[in-house]
Amino acid sequence: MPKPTKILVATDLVVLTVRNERLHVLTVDRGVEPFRGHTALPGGLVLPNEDLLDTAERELAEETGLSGVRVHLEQLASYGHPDRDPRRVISIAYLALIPDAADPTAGSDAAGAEWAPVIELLDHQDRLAFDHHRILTDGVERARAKLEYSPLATAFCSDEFTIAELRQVYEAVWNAGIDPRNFHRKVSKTPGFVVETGGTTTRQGGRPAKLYRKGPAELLHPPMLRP
Amino acid sequence: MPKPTKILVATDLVVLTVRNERLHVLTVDRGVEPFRGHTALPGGLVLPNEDLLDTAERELAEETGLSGVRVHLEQLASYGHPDRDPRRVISIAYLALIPDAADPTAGSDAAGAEWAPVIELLDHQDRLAFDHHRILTDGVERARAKLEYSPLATAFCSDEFTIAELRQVYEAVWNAGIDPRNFHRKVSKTPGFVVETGGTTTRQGGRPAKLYRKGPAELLHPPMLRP
DNA sequence: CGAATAGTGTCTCTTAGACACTATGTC
DNA sequence: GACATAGTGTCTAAGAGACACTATTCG
Repeated sequence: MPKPTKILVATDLVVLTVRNERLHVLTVDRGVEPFRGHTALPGGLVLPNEDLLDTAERELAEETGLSGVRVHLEQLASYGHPDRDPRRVISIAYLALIPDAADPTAGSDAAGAEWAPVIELLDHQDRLAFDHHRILTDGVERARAKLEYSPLATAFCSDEFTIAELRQVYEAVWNAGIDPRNFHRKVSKTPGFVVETGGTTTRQGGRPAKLYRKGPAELLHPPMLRP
Repeated sequence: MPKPTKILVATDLVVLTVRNERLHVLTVDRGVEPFRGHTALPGGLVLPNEDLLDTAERELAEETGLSGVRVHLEQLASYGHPDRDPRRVISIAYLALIPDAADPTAGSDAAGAEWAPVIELLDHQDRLAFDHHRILTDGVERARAKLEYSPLATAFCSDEFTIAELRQVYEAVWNAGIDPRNFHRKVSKTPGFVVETGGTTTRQGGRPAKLYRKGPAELLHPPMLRP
């Protein structure tokens, strides 16, 4: 067996939400070297007795002050190029999806945390520290893909939501327009995607819309297809 | 910043191939502790200046003697539960798909390497060391899913193959029967999936079958659907 | 010739997408 | 009433799956 390698292990987070009908990602201003003062994804080192998912949850709480918020958290991928961080850190990235929430409170390690529009960040390869542009790209693509075959879009919504609100999530994540009438029919005909709560709302104006909750389905049959 | 964590980093490999119309995975008999004498997936520690993918390629060569073989290699997922290995090792698993090849030669660290039928291994949670049953489960599911929307099945075939051989790959990986006639029509109508070489073969008996190569498509439109 | 495998045609059912139309609220 | 949004109906084209049929080899 080779000698133990001096490698540090961290998790980074791609935290996505939909605000003002656009997809946003949580960024922090780094308060420490390397890349002090630069924008980056939140993250931190894995503790000796910690599971990777626990690290991700802890960092999410520490750096954003989000607590009691329903969050979908899944592993994204790992990044281990020797030059990605001068300290030789490999990172296991996690993807987090949360409903439109209050502004994040700047955490302990981060000088500040804020929501950044994803589209603009993706357009510029050099705005994020480390290889975080790649991580963000992978995270957004994962979210876009999973919206097709899973009910993940509901992770961006409040507990109760209208089908129009759900559609706005799809439009924001996919950065594309969707026909409201076909969307409505598809969602309501896909078994287990959403269930009616019985309530209605007029917060959009016009005819009151029925309210729904996430249904029991884990996979969508048939899938929602990207335009 | 917390103190550096003493965590070792390794890669493990889920190496799949189709032999005798069944899906097989490469296993090794562990020659060292922990789990000495048990069956496990091949793998090993990441070296200080090595990219994760390089580690996976190196381990694949070292433990199986496979060289010059076309191999599809992609990252699968990372496993980091504190109790998964008494030495506190987190593992980045890779999925490798290779054409039906010669028997693997036992490598340096491994007492022996051999192909094991996947179906039987999946049925028994305790035949593999560490959390390798879970890793295998995840790897097989990844392969099954990607056959739907990518031309990955060709990674199991020789450079030139017939559509019937391609179908046998799908049947082995999905562990399901497929109608040969509909399959043939679908494959040939999906743009870029396969391209004719001009040659034919009668190795199956019966009417000579046209030979194909992998086409340029990276994604299949429309996808092949699991039964 | 028969057996075996390769490959095509055709039918039915489901779904995607375009878009006309109806429903129900506010102003 | 006008207007806005919610929700339904209908048409067309394409694909999935069932399966009859034709094609080309070997023995």
